[in-house]
Amino acid sequence: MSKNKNNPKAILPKGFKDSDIEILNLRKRVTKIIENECQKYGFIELDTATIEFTESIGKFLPDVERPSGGVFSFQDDDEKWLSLRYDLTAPLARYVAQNYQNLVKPFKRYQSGLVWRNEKPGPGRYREFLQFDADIVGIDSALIDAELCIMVCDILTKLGLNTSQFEIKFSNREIWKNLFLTLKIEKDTETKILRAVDKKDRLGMGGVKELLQAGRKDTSGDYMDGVGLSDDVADKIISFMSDLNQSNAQIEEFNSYISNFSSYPIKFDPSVVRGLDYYTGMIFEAELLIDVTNDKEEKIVFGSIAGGGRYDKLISRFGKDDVPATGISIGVDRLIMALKQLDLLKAETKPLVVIANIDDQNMPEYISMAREIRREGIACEISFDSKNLGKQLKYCDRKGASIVLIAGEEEIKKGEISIKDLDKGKQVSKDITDRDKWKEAKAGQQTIKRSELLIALKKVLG
RNA sequence: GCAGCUGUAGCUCAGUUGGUUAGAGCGCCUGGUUGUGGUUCAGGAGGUCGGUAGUUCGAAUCUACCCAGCUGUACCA
Repeated sequence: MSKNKNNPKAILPKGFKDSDIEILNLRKRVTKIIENECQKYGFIELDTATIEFTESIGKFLPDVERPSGGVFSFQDDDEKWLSLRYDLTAPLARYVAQNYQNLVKPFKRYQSGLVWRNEKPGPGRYREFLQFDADIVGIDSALIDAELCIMVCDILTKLGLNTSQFEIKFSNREIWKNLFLTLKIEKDTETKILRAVDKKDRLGMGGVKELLQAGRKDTSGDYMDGVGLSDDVADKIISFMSDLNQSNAQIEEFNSYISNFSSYPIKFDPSVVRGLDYYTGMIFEAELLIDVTNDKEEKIVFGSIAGGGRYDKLISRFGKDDVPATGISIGVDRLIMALKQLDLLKAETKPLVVIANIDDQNMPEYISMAREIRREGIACEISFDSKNLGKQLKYCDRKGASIVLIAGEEEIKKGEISIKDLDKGKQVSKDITDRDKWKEAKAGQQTIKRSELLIALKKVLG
Protein backbone atom coordinates (compact mmCIF):
# COMPACT_ATOMS: atom_id res chain seq x y z
CA MET A 1 0.00 0.00 0.00
CA SER A 2 1.43 3.35 -0.93
CA LYS A 3 0.80 6.07 1.56
CA ASN A 4 0.83 9.56 0.25
CA LYS A 5 -0.59 12.83 1.35
CA ASN A 6 -2.11 13.21 -2.08
CA ASN A 7 -4.05 9.95 -2.00
CA PRO A 8 -7.77 10.65 -2.06
CA LYS A 9 -9.61 9.92 1.15
CA ALA A 10 -12.15 7.16 0.84
CA ILE A 11 -15.02 9.16 2.25
CA LEU A 12 -18.37 10.48 1.04
CA PRO A 13 -19.44 14.11 0.92
CA LYS A 14 -21.57 15.06 3.89
CA GLY A 15 -25.24 14.38 3.57
CA PHE A 16 -24.75 11.40 1.26
CA LYS A 17 -24.86 7.74 2.11
CA ASP A 18 -24.51 4.39 0.44
CA SER A 19 -27.55 2.15 0.42
CA ASP A 20 -27.06 -1.48 1.35
CA ILE A 21 -29.30 -4.38 0.45
CA GLU A 22 -31.49 -3.80 3.48
CA ILE A 23 -32.40 -0.23 2.64
CA LEU A 24 -32.78 -1.08 -1.04
CA ASN A 25 -35.25 -3.84 -0.26
CA LEU A 26 -37.20 -1.62 2.10
CA ARG A 27 -37.41 1.11 -0.52
CA LYS A 28 -38.69 -1.32 -3.10
CA ARG A 29 -41.35 -2.73 -0.80
CA VAL A 30 -42.57 0.60 0.51
CA THR A 31 -42.63 2.12 -2.96
CA LYS A 32 -44.60 -0.85 -4.26
CA ILE A 33 -47.26 -0.41 -1.59
CA ILE A 34 -47.59 3.31 -2.27
CA GLU A 35 -47.75 2.68 -6.02
CA ASN A 36 -50.51 0.14 -5.64
CA GLU A 37 -52.65 2.60 -3.73
CA CYS A 38 -52.06 5.34 -6.29
CA GLN A 39 -53.06 3.01 -9.08
CA LYS A 40 -56.31 2.29 -7.28
CA TYR A 41 -57.11 5.98 -7.51
CA GLY A 42 -56.35 6.11 -11.22
CA PHE A 43 -52.85 7.53 -11.19
CA ILE A 44 -50.32 6.45 -13.79
CA GLU A 45 -46.56 6.47 -13.50
CA LEU A 46 -44.19 8.98 -15.04
CA ASP A 47 -40.45 9.36 -14.68
CA THR A 48 -38.92 12.68 -15.61
CA ALA A 49 -35.26 13.50 -16.12
CA THR A 50 -33.07 14.03 -13.08
CA ILE A 51 -31.47 17.16 -14.53
CA GLU A 52 -33.37 20.24 -15.66
CA PHE A 53 -32.49 23.69 -16.87
CA THR A 54 -32.05 25.70 -13.72
CA GLU A 55 -34.54 28.30 -14.92
CA SER A 56 -37.15 25.59 -15.59
CA ILE A 57 -37.32 24.55 -11.99
CA GLY A 58 -37.56 28.05 -10.71
CA LYS A 59 -34.18 28.81 -9.28
CA PHE A 60 -32.28 31.91 -10.15
CA LEU A 61 -28.78 31.45 -11.44
CA PRO A 62 -26.38 30.43 -8.74
CA ASP A 63 -24.46 33.42 -7.52
CA VAL A 64 -20.72 33.55 -7.26
CA GLU A 65 -20.59 33.69 -3.48
CA ARG A 66 -22.72 30.63 -2.97
CA PRO A 67 -22.98 28.70 -6.24
CA SER A 68 -25.21 26.20 -4.50
CA GLY A 69 -28.12 28.25 -3.31
CA GLY A 70 -29.86 25.09 -2.22
CA VAL A 71 -29.56 23.15 -5.48
CA PHE A 72 -26.69 21.34 -7.14
CA SER A 73 -25.98 23.27 -10.31
CA PHE A 74 -23.38 23.38 -13.06
CA GLN A 75 -22.93 24.83 -16.52
CA ASP A 76 -23.40 22.96 -19.77
CA ASP A 77 -21.14 23.34 -22.84
CA ASP A 78 -23.22 26.26 -24.04
CA GLU A 79 -22.90 27.84 -20.60
CA LYS A 80 -26.56 27.32 -19.76
CA TRP A 81 -27.11 26.46 -16.11
CA LEU A 82 -28.34 22.98 -15.30
CA SER A 83 -29.53 21.64 -11.95
CA LEU A 84 -30.23 18.33 -10.33
CA ARG A 85 -33.95 18.28 -9.48
CA TYR A 86 -34.69 19.24 -5.88
CA ASP A 87 -38.25 17.95 -5.91
CA LEU A 88 -40.65 16.24 -8.30
CA THR A 89 -43.24 19.01 -8.52
CA ALA A 90 -41.22 21.59 -10.45
CA PRO A 91 -40.21 19.04 -13.11
CA LEU A 92 -43.86 17.99 -13.38
CA ALA A 93 -44.88 21.58 -14.04
CA ARG A 94 -42.28 21.76 -16.82
CA TYR A 95 -43.43 18.43 -18.24
CA VAL A 96 -47.07 19.48 -18.29
CA ALA A 97 -46.26 22.83 -19.90
CA GLN A 98 -44.16 21.06 -22.53
CA ASN A 99 -46.66 18.32 -23.35
CA TYR A 100 -49.94 19.99 -22.53
CA GLN A 101 -51.78 19.22 -25.79
CA ASN A 102 -51.03 15.52 -25.66
CA LEU A 103 -52.02 14.87 -22.09
CA VAL A 104 -55.36 13.43 -21.05
CA LYS A 105 -56.88 15.89 -18.62
CA PRO A 106 -57.16 15.65 -15.73
CA PHE A 107 -53.62 14.35 -15.76
CA LYS A 108 -52.98 12.14 -12.75
CA ARG A 109 -49.46 10.88 -12.38
CA TYR A 110 -47.31 9.40 -9.65
CA GLN A 111 -43.54 9.42 -9.59
CA SER A 112 -40.89 7.94 -7.38
CA GLY A 113 -37.36 9.22 -7.57
CA LEU A 114 -34.27 10.60 -5.91
CA VAL A 115 -34.05 14.33 -5.39
CA TRP A 116 -31.05 16.41 -4.31
CA ARG A 117 -30.76 19.41 -2.07
CA ASN A 118 -27.52 21.23 -1.56
CA GLU A 119 -28.02 22.30 2.00
CA LYS A 120 -26.79 21.45 5.42
CA PRO A 121 -27.81 17.93 6.40
CA GLY A 122 -29.27 17.34 9.85
CA PRO A 123 -30.18 14.32 11.94
CA GLY A 124 -32.17 12.06 9.65
CA ARG A 125 -31.87 14.50 6.77
CA TYR A 126 -29.72 13.89 3.74
CA ARG A 127 -28.81 15.77 0.59
CA GLU A 128 -30.03 12.90 -1.57
CA PHE A 129 -33.27 11.20 -0.74
CA LEU A 130 -36.20 9.32 -2.19
CA GLN A 131 -39.41 11.16 -2.74
CA PHE A 132 -42.76 9.93 -3.96
CA ASP A 133 -45.23 12.34 -5.54
CA ALA A 134 -48.81 12.04 -6.72
CA ASP A 135 -50.31 15.03 -8.51
CA ILE A 136 -53.47 15.92 -10.39
CA VAL A 137 -53.34 18.56 -13.09
CA GLY A 138 -56.45 20.06 -14.65
CA ILE A 139 -59.13 20.09 -11.98
CA ASP A 140 -59.88 23.05 -9.78
CA SER A 141 -61.83 21.43 -6.99
CA ALA A 142 -61.25 20.98 -3.30
CA LEU A 143 -62.96 17.60 -3.67
CA ILE A 144 -59.89 16.20 -5.34
CA ASP A 145 -57.67 17.82 -2.71
CA ALA A 146 -59.72 15.90 -0.17
CA GLU A 147 -59.43 12.69 -2.14
CA LEU A 148 -55.65 13.05 -2.11
CA CYS A 149 -55.72 13.24 1.68
CA ILE A 150 -57.90 10.16 1.86
CA MET A 151 -55.44 8.38 -0.42
CA VAL A 152 -52.53 9.33 1.83
CA CYS A 153 -54.42 7.85 4.79
CA ASP A 154 -54.97 4.67 2.82
CA ILE A 155 -51.29 4.51 1.97
CA LEU A 156 -50.16 4.98 5.56
CA THR A 157 -52.67 2.41 6.73
CA LYS A 158 -51.52 -0.09 4.11
CA LEU A 159 -47.97 0.44 5.35
CA GLY A 160 -49.10 -0.80 8.73
CA LEU A 161 -49.75 2.37 10.69
CA ASN A 162 -52.98 2.65 12.57
CA THR A 163 -55.09 5.79 12.67
CA SER A 164 -53.86 6.80 16.11
CA GLN A 165 -50.25 6.89 14.92
CA PHE A 166 -50.63 9.61 12.30
CA GLU A 167 -52.71 12.61 11.47
CA ILE A 168 -53.38 14.73 8.41
CA LYS A 169 -53.74 18.41 9.12
CA PHE A 170 -55.16 20.73 6.54
CA SER A 171 -55.62 24.41 6.12
CA ASN A 172 -56.20 26.94 3.40
CA ARG A 173 -54.10 29.81 2.14
CA GLU A 174 -57.12 32.06 1.56
CA ILE A 175 -57.99 32.36 5.24
CA TRP A 176 -54.51 33.71 5.93
CA LYS A 177 -54.86 36.22 3.09
CA ASN A 178 -58.08 37.45 4.67
CA LEU A 179 -56.46 37.75 8.07
CA PHE A 180 -53.61 39.83 6.66
CA LEU A 181 -56.16 42.03 4.91
CA THR A 182 -58.06 42.77 8.10
CA LEU A 183 -54.84 43.32 10.07
CA LYS A 184 -53.51 45.57 7.27
CA ILE A 185 -50.24 43.67 7.05
CA GLU A 186 -47.77 44.54 4.29
CA LYS A 187 -46.64 41.97 1.73
CA ASP A 188 -43.07 41.72 3.05
CA THR A 189 -44.28 41.20 6.57
CA GLU A 190 -46.75 38.50 5.45
CA THR A 191 -43.90 36.24 4.41
CA LYS A 192 -42.04 36.84 7.66
CA ILE A 193 -45.16 36.04 9.66
CA LEU A 194 -45.81 32.84 7.74
CA ARG A 195 -42.21 31.76 8.31
CA ALA A 196 -42.64 32.27 12.03
CA VAL A 197 -45.97 30.42 12.06
CA ASP A 198 -44.39 27.54 10.14
CA LYS A 199 -42.02 26.96 13.06
CA LYS A 200 -44.80 26.17 15.51
CA ASP A 201 -43.97 22.45 15.53
CA ARG A 202 -40.45 23.04 16.73
CA LEU A 203 -40.74 26.19 18.83
CA GLY A 204 -44.26 25.96 20.15
CA MET A 205 -46.70 28.85 20.39
CA GLY A 206 -44.40 30.71 22.78
CA GLY A 207 -41.50 30.56 20.36
CA VAL A 208 -43.68 31.73 17.49
CA LYS A 209 -44.85 34.70 19.51
CA GLU A 210 -41.27 35.66 20.36
CA LEU A 211 -40.43 35.54 16.67
CA LEU A 212 -43.45 37.66 15.80
CA GLN A 213 -42.26 40.32 18.18
CA ALA A 214 -38.70 41.00 19.37
CA GLY A 215 -36.98 37.77 18.31
CA ARG A 216 -35.47 34.88 20.20
CA LYS A 217 -32.26 33.06 21.11
CA ASP A 218 -31.66 29.49 20.00
CA THR A 219 -30.19 26.89 22.35
CA SER A 220 -26.64 27.75 21.30
CA GLY A 221 -27.23 31.34 22.35
CA ASP A 222 -27.45 32.73 18.84
CA TYR A 223 -30.00 35.48 18.41
CA MET A 224 -32.64 35.72 15.69
CA ASP A 225 -34.47 38.84 14.66
CA GLY A 226 -38.21 38.97 15.15
CA VAL A 227 -40.89 40.43 12.92
CA GLY A 228 -41.45 43.34 15.30
CA LEU A 229 -45.23 43.19 15.59
CA SER A 230 -47.14 44.85 18.40
CA ASP A 231 -48.38 42.74 21.27
CA ASP A 232 -51.93 43.18 20.07
CA VAL A 233 -51.31 42.05 16.48
CA ALA A 234 -49.10 39.16 17.60
CA ASP A 235 -51.85 37.95 19.94
CA LYS A 236 -54.41 38.08 17.15
CA ILE A 237 -52.19 35.92 14.97
CA ILE A 238 -51.51 33.47 17.80
CA SER A 239 -55.19 33.02 18.55
CA PHE A 240 -55.97 32.71 14.85
CA MET A 241 -53.55 29.78 14.68
CA SER A 242 -55.78 27.69 16.89
CA ASP A 243 -59.17 29.13 15.94
CA LEU A 244 -61.09 26.24 14.45
CA ASN A 245 -64.27 28.27 13.97
CA GLN A 246 -63.48 29.57 10.54
CA SER A 247 -64.14 28.36 7.08
CA ASN A 248 -64.58 29.28 3.46
CA ALA A 249 -66.06 27.72 0.30
CA GLN A 250 -62.98 25.56 -0.37
CA ILE A 251 -62.83 24.23 3.16
CA GLU A 252 -66.53 23.37 3.06
CA GLU A 253 -66.14 21.54 -0.20
CA PHE A 254 -63.15 19.69 1.21
CA ASN A 255 -65.14 18.76 4.32
CA SER A 256 -68.05 17.49 2.26
CA TYR A 257 -65.76 14.81 0.83
CA ILE A 258 -63.93 13.77 3.98
CA SER A 259 -67.13 13.67 6.04
CA ASN A 260 -67.71 10.32 4.31
CA PHE A 261 -64.61 9.01 6.09
CA SER A 262 -65.25 9.74 9.73
CA SER A 263 -62.68 7.27 11.01
CA TYR A 264 -59.85 8.90 9.07
CA PRO A 265 -57.60 11.18 11.16
CA ILE A 266 -57.95 14.33 9.08
CA LYS A 267 -58.18 17.58 10.98
CA PHE A 268 -58.46 21.26 10.26
CA ASP A 269 -55.50 23.20 11.67
CA PRO A 270 -55.17 26.85 10.66
CA SER A 271 -51.53 26.94 11.77
CA VAL A 272 -50.49 24.75 8.84
CA VAL A 273 -48.99 27.15 6.30
CA ARG A 274 -46.36 25.23 4.29
CA GLY A 275 -44.52 26.13 1.16
CA LEU A 276 -45.03 29.80 1.83
CA ASP A 277 -45.02 30.87 -1.77
CA TYR A 278 -46.28 28.56 -4.44
CA TYR A 279 -49.36 27.13 -2.78
CA THR A 280 -52.63 28.82 -3.65
CA GLY A 281 -55.52 27.00 -1.95
CA MET A 282 -55.84 23.93 0.24
CA ILE A 283 -52.66 22.78 1.95
CA PHE A 284 -52.05 19.64 3.97
CA GLU A 285 -49.44 17.78 5.97
CA ALA A 286 -49.23 14.23 7.26
CA GLU A 287 -47.57 13.93 10.62
CA LEU A 288 -46.49 10.98 12.70
CA LEU A 289 -47.72 11.04 16.28
CA ILE A 290 -45.05 8.68 17.54
CA ASP A 291 -41.54 9.26 18.85
CA VAL A 292 -38.74 8.55 16.46
CA THR A 293 -35.05 8.20 17.23
CA ASN A 294 -32.08 8.20 14.87
CA ASP A 295 -29.14 5.77 14.54
CA LYS A 296 -27.56 7.23 17.64
CA GLU A 297 -30.81 6.74 19.54
CA GLU A 298 -31.34 10.45 19.84
CA LYS A 299 -34.91 11.58 19.69
CA ILE A 300 -35.52 13.58 16.57
CA VAL A 301 -38.24 16.06 15.77
CA PHE A 302 -39.75 14.27 12.86
CA GLY A 303 -41.95 16.90 11.31
CA SER A 304 -44.13 15.88 8.44
CA ILE A 305 -43.65 12.71 6.43
CA ALA A 306 -45.86 13.92 3.61
CA GLY A 307 -47.22 17.23 2.54
CA GLY A 308 -48.77 19.04 -0.31
CA GLY A 309 -51.43 21.34 -1.56
CA ARG A 310 -52.84 23.24 -4.47
CA TYR A 311 -50.50 25.19 -6.74
CA ASP A 312 -52.58 26.76 -9.46
CA LYS A 313 -49.97 29.19 -10.76
CA LEU A 314 -46.94 26.97 -11.14
CA ILE A 315 -47.50 25.84 -14.72
CA SER A 316 -48.33 29.32 -16.01
CA ARG A 317 -44.71 30.24 -15.24
CA PHE A 318 -43.93 28.81 -18.68
CA GLY A 319 -46.09 31.40 -20.41
CA LYS A 320 -49.22 29.28 -20.56
CA ASP A 321 -52.61 29.96 -19.07
CA ASP A 322 -53.11 29.05 -15.43
CA VAL A 323 -53.60 25.33 -15.05
CA PRO A 324 -55.08 24.15 -11.78
CA ALA A 325 -52.95 21.54 -10.04
CA THR A 326 -52.70 19.84 -6.69
CA GLY A 327 -50.41 17.20 -5.30
CA ILE A 328 -48.79 15.42 -2.42
CA SER A 329 -45.16 14.50 -1.73
CA ILE A 330 -44.10 11.66 0.52
CA GLY A 331 -40.61 11.50 2.06
CA VAL A 332 -40.03 7.80 1.54
CA ASP A 333 -36.68 7.46 3.30
CA ARG A 334 -37.90 9.16 6.43
CA LEU A 335 -41.09 7.14 6.37
CA ILE A 336 -39.02 3.97 6.20
CA MET A 337 -36.99 5.13 9.19
CA ALA A 338 -40.18 5.48 11.18
CA LEU A 339 -41.73 2.22 10.00
CA LYS A 340 -38.57 0.35 10.88
CA GLN A 341 -38.69 1.63 14.43
CA LEU A 342 -42.27 0.54 14.79
CA ASP A 343 -41.16 -2.87 13.63
CA LEU A 344 -43.57 -2.68 10.74
CA LEU A 345 -40.91 -3.58 8.23
CA LYS A 346 -39.10 -6.83 8.73
CA ALA A 347 -36.01 -7.45 6.68
CA GLU A 348 -36.67 -10.35 4.38
CA THR A 349 -33.75 -12.31 3.06
CA LYS A 350 -33.74 -15.09 0.53
CA PRO A 351 -31.95 -18.27 1.54
CA LEU A 352 -28.51 -18.97 0.11
CA VAL A 353 -26.92 -22.36 -0.36
CA VAL A 354 -23.12 -22.56 -0.46
CA ILE A 355 -21.24 -25.53 -1.87
CA ALA A 356 -18.00 -25.91 0.02
CA ASN A 357 -14.88 -26.57 -1.96
CA ILE A 358 -13.08 -29.55 -0.48
CA ASP A 359 -10.94 -30.23 -3.51
CA ASP A 360 -10.71 -28.54 -6.89
CA GLN A 361 -10.81 -32.01 -8.47
CA ASN A 362 -14.46 -32.27 -7.49
CA MET A 363 -15.37 -29.08 -9.29
CA PRO A 364 -17.41 -30.78 -12.02
CA GLU A 365 -19.58 -32.33 -9.31
CA TYR A 366 -19.95 -28.99 -7.50
CA ILE A 367 -20.92 -27.28 -10.74
CA SER A 368 -23.56 -29.85 -11.51
CA MET A 369 -25.00 -29.54 -7.97
CA ALA A 370 -25.15 -25.78 -8.34
CA ARG A 371 -26.95 -26.08 -11.66
CA GLU A 372 -29.64 -28.28 -10.17
CA ILE A 373 -30.17 -25.98 -7.23
CA ARG A 374 -30.32 -22.82 -9.30
CA ARG A 375 -32.74 -24.44 -11.72
CA GLU A 376 -35.10 -24.73 -8.74
CA GLY A 377 -34.85 -20.98 -8.23
CA ILE A 378 -32.73 -21.27 -5.11
CA ALA A 379 -29.67 -19.04 -4.77
CA CYS A 380 -26.47 -21.03 -4.71
CA GLU A 381 -22.79 -20.29 -4.88
CA ILE A 382 -19.72 -22.44 -5.14
CA SER A 383 -16.75 -21.69 -2.97
CA PHE A 384 -13.87 -21.27 -5.38
CA ASP A 385 -10.74 -20.06 -3.73
CA SER A 386 -10.38 -21.60 -0.32
CA LYS A 387 -9.61 -25.14 0.68
CA ASN A 388 -9.85 -24.37 4.38
CA LEU A 389 -13.32 -25.50 5.41
CA GLY A 390 -13.24 -23.44 8.60
CA LYS A 391 -12.78 -20.27 6.59
CA GLN A 392 -15.50 -21.23 4.19
CA LEU A 393 -17.94 -21.81 7.03
CA LYS A 394 -17.00 -18.53 8.59
CA TYR A 395 -17.71 -16.79 5.32
CA CYS A 396 -21.11 -18.52 5.14
CA ASP A 397 -21.92 -17.53 8.68
CA ARG A 398 -21.10 -13.88 8.09
CA LYS A 399 -22.88 -13.76 4.79
CA GLY A 400 -25.98 -15.22 6.39
CA ALA A 401 -26.14 -18.34 4.22
CA SER A 402 -28.72 -20.93 5.27
CA ILE A 403 -27.11 -24.14 4.12
CA VAL A 404 -23.64 -25.44 3.35
CA LEU A 405 -23.17 -28.53 1.23
CA ILE A 406 -20.03 -30.50 1.94
CA ALA A 407 -18.93 -33.13 -0.54
CA GLY A 408 -15.36 -34.42 -0.46
CA GLU A 409 -13.93 -37.54 -1.96
CA GLU A 410 -15.53 -39.86 0.58
CA GLU A 411 -19.05 -38.53 0.12
CA ILE A 412 -18.80 -38.51 -3.63
CA LYS A 413 -17.59 -42.10 -3.68
CA LYS A 414 -20.57 -43.16 -1.61
CA GLY A 415 -22.99 -41.01 -3.58
CA GLU A 416 -23.69 -38.82 -0.56
CA ILE A 417 -23.57 -35.20 0.53
CA SER A 418 -23.20 -33.69 3.98
CA ILE A 419 -25.78 -30.98 4.36
CA LYS A 420 -25.35 -28.47 7.14
CA ASP A 421 -28.14 -26.26 8.46
CA LEU A 422 -26.35 -23.16 9.73
CA ASP A 423 -29.29 -21.72 11.64
CA LYS A 424 -29.84 -24.93 13.48
CA GLY A 425 -26.13 -25.12 14.23
CA LYS A 426 -26.23 -21.66 15.68
CA GLN A 427 -28.96 -22.75 18.09
CA VAL A 428 -26.97 -25.78 19.17
CA SER A 429 -23.83 -23.75 19.77
CA LYS A 430 -25.51 -21.91 22.60
CA ASP A 431 -25.33 -25.01 24.78
CA ILE A 432 -21.78 -26.01 23.95
CA THR A 433 -18.88 -24.20 25.55
CA ASP A 434 -16.15 -26.68 24.87
CA ARG A 435 -14.31 -26.20 21.66
CA ASP A 436 -13.62 -29.83 20.85
CA LYS A 437 -17.15 -30.91 21.65
CA TRP A 438 -18.53 -28.22 19.41
CA LYS A 439 -16.31 -29.44 16.60
CA GLU A 440 -17.32 -33.01 17.24
CA ALA A 441 -21.02 -32.22 17.29
CA LYS A 442 -21.08 -31.05 13.68
CA ALA A 443 -24.11 -29.09 14.64
CA GLY A 444 -27.11 -29.14 12.35
CA GLN A 445 -25.44 -31.55 9.99
CA GLN A 446 -26.77 -34.66 8.32
CA THR A 447 -25.80 -36.91 5.47
CA ILE A 448 -28.13 -37.42 2.55
CA LYS A 449 -28.09 -39.25 -0.73
CA ARG A 450 -26.80 -37.27 -3.68
CA SER A 451 -29.95 -38.19 -5.59
CA GLU A 452 -32.15 -36.65 -2.91
CA LEU A 453 -30.33 -33.33 -2.81
CA LEU A 454 -33.23 -31.13 -3.87
CA ILE A 455 -35.75 -32.87 -1.63
CA ALA A 456 -33.47 -32.50 1.38
CA LEU A 457 -32.72 -28.86 0.60
CA LYS A 458 -36.38 -27.96 0.41
CA LYS A 459 -37.04 -29.76 3.65
CA VAL A 460 -34.37 -27.80 5.50
CA LEU A 461 -35.46 -24.52 3.94
CA GLY A 462 -39.02 -25.21 5.01
C1' G B 1 -24.50 32.24 6.77
C1' C B 2 -24.62 32.79 12.41
C1' A B 3 -23.70 30.43 17.25
C1' G B 4 -22.00 26.64 20.68
C1' C B 5 -19.33 22.23 21.36
C1' U B 6 -15.83 18.45 19.77
C1' G B 7 -11.21 16.63 16.97
C1' U B 8 -6.04 10.72 19.98
C1' A B 9 -6.03 3.32 16.02
C1' G B 10 -11.28 1.06 11.36
C1' C B 11 -15.16 2.20 15.72
C1' U B 12 -16.04 3.90 21.01
C1' C B 13 -12.97 6.35 24.08
C1' A B 14 -8.78 6.87 28.32
C1' G B 15 -4.31 9.66 28.66
C1' U B 16 -2.81 12.92 35.87
C1' U B 17 -0.01 19.71 37.54
C1' G B 18 3.57 19.75 30.36
C1' G B 19 8.01 14.56 31.51
C1' U B 20 10.82 8.50 28.90
C1' U B 21 8.85 4.08 23.77
C1' A B 22 0.83 7.31 23.40
C1' G B 23 -2.95 3.13 25.83
C1' A B 24 -7.77 0.10 26.52
C1' G B 25 -12.18 -2.28 24.72
C1' C B 26 -14.44 -3.71 20.30
C1' G B 27 -13.34 -4.85 15.24
C1' C B 28 -9.62 -6.76 11.71
C1' C B 29 -5.55 -10.42 10.31
C1' U B 30 -2.62 -15.03 11.56
C1' G B 31 -2.14 -19.53 14.27
C1' G B 32 -3.77 -23.60 17.89
C1' U B 33 -7.66 -26.63 13.60
C1' U B 34 -5.29 -27.98 5.35
C1' G B 35 -12.92 -31.67 6.90
C1' U B 36 -16.40 -27.85 10.55
C1' G B 37 -19.13 -21.50 12.15
C1' G B 38 -19.90 -20.13 17.99
C1' U B 39 -16.94 -19.92 22.68
C1' U B 40 -11.77 -19.91 24.04
C1' C B 41 -6.39 -19.40 23.93
C1' A B 42 -1.71 -17.37 21.68
C1' G B 43 0.23 -13.80 18.52
C1' G B 44 0.07 -9.63 14.86
C1' A B 45 -1.04 -5.35 11.96
C1' G B 46 -2.89 -0.61 12.55
C1' G B 47 -1.34 6.53 14.99
C1' U B 48 2.02 12.89 11.32
C1' C B 49 -2.46 12.66 18.81
C1' G B 50 -7.09 17.38 12.75
C1' G B 51 -3.21 21.10 10.43
C1' U B 52 0.34 25.08 10.80
C1' A B 53 3.07 28.37 13.65
C1' G B 54 4.60 29.64 18.56
C1' U B 55 5.99 29.09 24.16
C1' U B 56 9.39 25.37 26.48
C1' C B 57 15.22 21.60 27.89
C1' G B 58 10.70 18.85 26.68
C1' A B 59 3.81 19.54 23.87
C1' A B 60 -1.50 14.73 22.69
C1' U B 61 -1.45 18.29 27.03
C1' C B 62 -0.34 25.54 27.00
C1' U B 63 -1.24 29.91 23.15
C1' A B 64 -2.74 31.82 18.24
C1' C B 65 -4.64 31.04 13.57
C1' C B 66 -6.66 27.62 10.12
C1' C B 67 -9.42 23.14 8.80
C1' A B 68 -13.02 19.35 9.67
C1' G B 69 -17.12 17.14 12.27
C1' C B 70 -21.42 17.42 15.40
C1' U B 71 -25.59 20.18 17.43
C1' G B 72 -28.76 24.34 17.30
C1' U B 73 -30.41 28.21 14.17
C1' A B 74 -31.28 31.00 9.49
C1' C B 75 -32.37 30.63 4.19
C1' C B 76 -35.07 26.85 1.21
C1' A B 77 -38.11 26.24 -4.88
